[in-house]
Amino acid sequence: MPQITLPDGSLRQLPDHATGYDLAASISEGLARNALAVNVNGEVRDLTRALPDGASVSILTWNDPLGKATYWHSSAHLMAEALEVMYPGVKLAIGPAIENGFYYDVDLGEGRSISSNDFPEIEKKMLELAKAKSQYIRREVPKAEAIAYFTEKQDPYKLELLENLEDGQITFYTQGNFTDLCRGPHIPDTGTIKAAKLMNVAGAFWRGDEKNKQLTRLYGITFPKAKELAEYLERLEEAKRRDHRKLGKELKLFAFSERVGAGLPLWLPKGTALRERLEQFLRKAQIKAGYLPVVTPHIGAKELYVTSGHYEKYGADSFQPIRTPNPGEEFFLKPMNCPHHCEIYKTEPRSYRDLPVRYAEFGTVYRYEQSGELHGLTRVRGFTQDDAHIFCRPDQVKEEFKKVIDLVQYVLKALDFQDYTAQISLRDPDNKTKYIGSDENWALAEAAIQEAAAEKQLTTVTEYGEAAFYGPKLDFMVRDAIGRRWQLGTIQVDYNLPERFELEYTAADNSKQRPVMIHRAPFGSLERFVAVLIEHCGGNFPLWLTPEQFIVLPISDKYVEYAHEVKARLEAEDLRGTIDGRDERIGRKIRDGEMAKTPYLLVVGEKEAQDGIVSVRKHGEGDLGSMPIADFIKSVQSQLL
RNA sequence: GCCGUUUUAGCUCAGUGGUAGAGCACUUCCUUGGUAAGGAAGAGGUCAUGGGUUCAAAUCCCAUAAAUGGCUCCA
Repeated sequence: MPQITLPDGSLRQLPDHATGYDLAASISEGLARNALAVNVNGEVRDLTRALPDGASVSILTWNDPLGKATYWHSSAHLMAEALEVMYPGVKLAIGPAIENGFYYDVDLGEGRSISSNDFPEIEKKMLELAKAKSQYIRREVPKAEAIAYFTEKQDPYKLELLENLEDGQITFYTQGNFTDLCRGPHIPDTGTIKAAKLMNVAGAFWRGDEKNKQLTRLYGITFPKAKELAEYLERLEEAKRRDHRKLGKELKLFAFSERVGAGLPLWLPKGTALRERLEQFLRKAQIKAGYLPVVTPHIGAKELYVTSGHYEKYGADSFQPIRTPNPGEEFFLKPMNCPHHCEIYKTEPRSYRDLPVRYAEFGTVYRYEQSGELHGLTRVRGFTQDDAHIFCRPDQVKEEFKKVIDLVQYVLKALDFQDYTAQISLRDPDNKTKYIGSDENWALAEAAIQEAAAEKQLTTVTEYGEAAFYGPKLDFMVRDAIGRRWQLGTIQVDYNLPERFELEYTAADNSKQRPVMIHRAPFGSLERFVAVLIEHCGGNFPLWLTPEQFIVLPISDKYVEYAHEVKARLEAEDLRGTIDGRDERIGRKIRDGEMAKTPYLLVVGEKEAQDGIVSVRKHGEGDLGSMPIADFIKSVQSQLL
């Protein structure tokens, strides 16, 4: 009689050999119907497997991320089954679940390809197969048998995967006429897959290595209800409407020119207004937090990057050196600001009493990203980091980290990013040799980061092996208004550059000590941050940030003079906006103002001019009626606080 | 960098072997108007660039560039 523990802590006795399904059925009929898999002591398993005595068990449904992942993984098998029917001889590589749906990498063989025109047929076949309610049957298979099966099937990819598996660990899953090498787990049967959509076809390298053969990767997604698919597609449409590349053009924020060069954004007046406001905002917060603004040149001598180590690592794959009339003299566009800031640190001898020093710079840097990497403003070749470097004693790392966390949270809050977690990236504990710096310092810094995050009550995820070779880091993973995740504020500890630049301070005992360097960028880069912000707010920027807060719309040219009066009154109160003095009807001016997402449209005509009032229309809310100019100013200012 | 797709007027796009189109934007004129597009006329294009095939190329082929969906990468 196995006894298991449920998530609420309660105990339950089950008959011998009871399965996850039996457990679900013993709780409620509905749960049994909706159960997809079962979580046994943290391991997701098939519902059909017997539960071990004493286990902690939770039933996974569509509402659990792990339940969804199982569902989508099973859907990948279903798609593979459909592909085998429609493209006989297709070779299958791997087919995992991903954040939204699943993919399967397949080798169609010479001369065959799949395009989006083929998707509807594949979807149809998937749903047809799903209707059969085929069970996913798990079977443990001896290695020799597995090899024999895939040799017979002539599938080189599965055979390669099998090489790395040990006998006794190999399982097959079969549904309908399709059998796949798979660790599982899977949902009970295909009957719950009611809606299927292939999203995309792309090339992908076998095992992610660009030296390997390129396979066809088919992305798909499935749902238990057709309605959920429709909602998902609607969310994608919304993401398209918010795309910063589209809005950036429509709102005249930035542009690209082939003649200027790929990945080199041109900031238009409105985009510049937005960006400069963001800069001012952060500059002010940083000065309050004890940062010292510095400015450094856009280029640096080759020697600077030989010292920093970047020349060796990136020199050949980056923008090539700038030469001068002096033979042998070479300068590089700066790919980061740290080396310059190290040299600023070195301009005077430092005492332990002077630390920490915090140098901040909105530094424009250039990196030759591979042509295929460029993407709107999120991945460019010239961008401005909201960079700063904190030079501190090892015992100050935690305190400085906490202060940076405060600053990042202040920034995120001001821009209405509510939902975020912190990802802490530490050393791979099994492979410490690939990191620079002493064990002692690493332990200190890793502990400092974890404690700082805990004391700031951040929700954290810890990733081992994700640290940079020169130090551990913490990144803010931010969820935007439509649920997408972005990596925004980043804080990194660095032991490498202080070493390479031989940075020192004099300790209390008069010994020379090496400071720790902390890199941090709350925005990351202005370019990327503006892109994320555009998509987060769909182009409706916060009032304090928006390039144009109001447009005054005179009903006819008789009231243009009064419009200027209104504008002057508002500008005197530090509000910013323009006048639409075109020879157009008011309906047209309102439409254009709304399309530009201007927060306030101020209609002025005969009544307004006579009484010294404005008729206010707010974006998204419509006509608010008329009010004295002073009242309007007050109401706007109350929102800016 | 790799695989696929795309590139036609300022913007969004139609045109698929027989010498280029629409809507919006722009210019001019009419209109002086009250909360999401007033009317008319006009101007604007080496069809990304360079080769090739053809009597004839925006259209077919090749190369290059840029954009784009992925992959790989991201100091």
